[in-house]
Amino acid sequence: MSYTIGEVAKKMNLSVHTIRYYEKEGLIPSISRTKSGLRTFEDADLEWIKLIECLKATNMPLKDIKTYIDWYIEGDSTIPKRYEMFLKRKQIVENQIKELQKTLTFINFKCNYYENAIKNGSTKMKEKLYK
Amino acid sequence: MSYTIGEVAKKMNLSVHTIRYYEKEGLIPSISRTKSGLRTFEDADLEWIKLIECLKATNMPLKDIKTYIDWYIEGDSTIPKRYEMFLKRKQIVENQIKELQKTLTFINFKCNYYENAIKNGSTKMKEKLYK
DNA sequence: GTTAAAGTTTGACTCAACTCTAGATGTTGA
DNA sequence: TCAACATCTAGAGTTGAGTCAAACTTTAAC
Repeated sequence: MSYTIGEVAKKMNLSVHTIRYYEKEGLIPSISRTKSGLRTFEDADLEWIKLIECLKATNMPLKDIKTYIDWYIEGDSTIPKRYEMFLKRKQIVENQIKELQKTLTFINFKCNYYENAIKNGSTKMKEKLYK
Repeated sequence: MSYTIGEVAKKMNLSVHTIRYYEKEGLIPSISRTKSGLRTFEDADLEWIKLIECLKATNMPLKDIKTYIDWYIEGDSTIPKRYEMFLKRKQIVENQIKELQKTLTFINFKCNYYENAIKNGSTKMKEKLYK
């Protein structure tokens, strides 16, 4: 099964521009082409795109994703590096979750204040609470 | 207690440039100045900076943070809007946490594969697993 | 066979969020 | 007092991640 760039864009919810950009930046290795030059995406290419999206979701910059992909291309000798990278990412994501949970507490706090403000009438509360 | 911009930068782990930039963009309302024009930060200003950092941590763009601050300045009539905003943020953060948890599962999966790859010797496993 | 839709490339442009520079002025400790 | 350092403004430069335009080619449907 193979797809055109437009189909992939729809499937992955990206623009065709973005997909070309990712290829140009070396984030999707070896997309094959028809004789006439059109890109043909295989499921393996979609897997790469999913990986990019996944790492991007952890706020990993594209150049670091690129580094990882270069390691992959380099072959088995980079397996330890790649493993290290995922371990580090794991740490980072765990921290991000912790941070977001702290932020959520803060936001809930604000929500409660505003709820009270609205219920009790705004002027009854100290200004600073509304910040 | 009041602080210079340099002290605030250290305290908040931001550059002085960034703090001036935030002020210029209207993210920190009414920082007072000495006669000679130097900024003097009060604890209330630090609270604003903390709020900015907090909202930024949720991937909120600065221009949306600005909108919120404008509402604050506008006064009590914007309290419902501000409340709505926090409710929306709450939703967003909850989703972000969910997404990150999915990502974490994926990363753990990768970690396991690489662990096995290293343990068993790389050539014994199918290439696709190392992606 | 024509034509509209979708594909190609190169290179310029955009946008957010800083980040730095230059040249001037202000502050502080020996 | 004066050297060293911090701060000021205005404006330019950078980075990351796209996004678009122009001019052209390929493909699919009729």
